[in-house]
Amino acid sequence: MSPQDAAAETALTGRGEQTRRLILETALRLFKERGYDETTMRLIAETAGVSLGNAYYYFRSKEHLIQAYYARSNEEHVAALETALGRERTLAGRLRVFIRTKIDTSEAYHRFAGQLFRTAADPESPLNPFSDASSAVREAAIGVLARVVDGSDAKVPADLRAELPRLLWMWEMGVILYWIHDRSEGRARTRKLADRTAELVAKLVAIASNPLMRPLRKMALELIEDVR
Amino acid sequence: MSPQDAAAETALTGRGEQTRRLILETALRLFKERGYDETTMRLIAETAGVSLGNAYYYFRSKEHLIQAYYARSNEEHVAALETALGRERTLAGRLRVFIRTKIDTSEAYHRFAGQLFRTAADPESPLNPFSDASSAVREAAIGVLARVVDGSDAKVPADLRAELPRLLWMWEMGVILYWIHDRSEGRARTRKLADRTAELVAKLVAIASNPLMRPLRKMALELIEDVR
DNA sequence: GTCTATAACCGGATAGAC
DNA sequence: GTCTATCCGGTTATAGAC
Repeated sequence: MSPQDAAAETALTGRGEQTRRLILETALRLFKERGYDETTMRLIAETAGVSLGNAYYYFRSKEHLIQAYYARSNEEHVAALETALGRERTLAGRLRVFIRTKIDTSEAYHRFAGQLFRTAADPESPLNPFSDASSAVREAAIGVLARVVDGSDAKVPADLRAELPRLLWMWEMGVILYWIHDRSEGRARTRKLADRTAELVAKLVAIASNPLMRPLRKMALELIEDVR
Repeated sequence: MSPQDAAAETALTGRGEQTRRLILETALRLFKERGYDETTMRLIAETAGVSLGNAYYYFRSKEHLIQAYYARSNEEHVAALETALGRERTLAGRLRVFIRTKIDTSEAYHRFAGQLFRTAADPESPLNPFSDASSAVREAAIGVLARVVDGSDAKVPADLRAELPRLLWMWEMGVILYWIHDRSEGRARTRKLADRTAELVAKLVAIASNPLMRPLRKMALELIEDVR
């Protein structure tokens, strides 16, 4: 069993676990401070006080250090979301809170995320959000959206309700894509996009839930299922 | 004036133009045959029979060789589209032809496109389809879509008509994103997605063109304008 | 001023000794 | 489990040839 696999398990006590944590925390700090490209593996090793080879012993590649970022970013988002959601019950309101907290908790990593995205976009990369390797993180994020929908007072037909979290996840990915490219002060443009698409999406859900829209809705949902 | 700039101009006759072409054709061939990562700058230079330094004299970086791919891919698509469009007049039909020819003409570059996408996803990269540097290629592609719409018999209100080509370009990007990740035989899944979203998009355009949808349409169009 | 070649540098990744 | 020595490929510096 490689240390990479072992890390996925319990052990905070393991022999090398100390070293592993040290390397990981050092890397995340440097990524945040200096960005991805500027943080070389040599620098991470040096700063952590271990050898280059040793860093590679614990992390198969530089990319593997990023998995930790995903997980951490998700945790921070969920925590912020729980408190911010309060007793908001409209779908539009809940979606707005969801996407705003996502933007807020990601802000510190904006620069890093841009460079990261380059790697994540590679279809061969396990970091790519559509990959099998990312399915755990992806399904977790979709699960969060399912709770956002289920906690709302929106009346959504069962067929749409089943697919809606996945569709909303794609909306989230779209907003993130925009955010990554957003150079505006305080990410103002992304915030505008986020708020207004949250409203728009809620309206579309309402329209799509109308019985008159059933044929079109069926067509779209079948397509999604087929193509997934 | 650097040779990179000069190349953008007329000269097929210039003294180094021969060398430039040779390097470019060699690179495109190798990219297609072996993929992007496997085609090293050293290999390109060697295969073309020039020195490594010489290759860098003509192309500032490996990425710059890709600009040529964009242009070529577009040319091939437009050519195929013109003949395939025939006298198709329905919007759904024209969109289907558009997207099918795109998939067909891109197929030879599938592997290459995946690796390319990694670089293109970087917000800092001039290759990124949303960047200023790509605006010429992007606007050309949007122009093609405007012709696809204008040649159809669909009745589209002026406000939507103005934005539609840009929206369709985003649809195209989405399909390409899916295509890049598509490992299915003969890219069957992308073809299904393409055909069926073409139909769906045409239906959505019809619905959005309905006077009853005017408020929602306005809302969406204003959002797009604000956020562009 | 136009072009070509050689020798480096730098950072991700690996091999293998201890 | 940790290290040192190396490889490999993108990129740059630079010396000069035509």
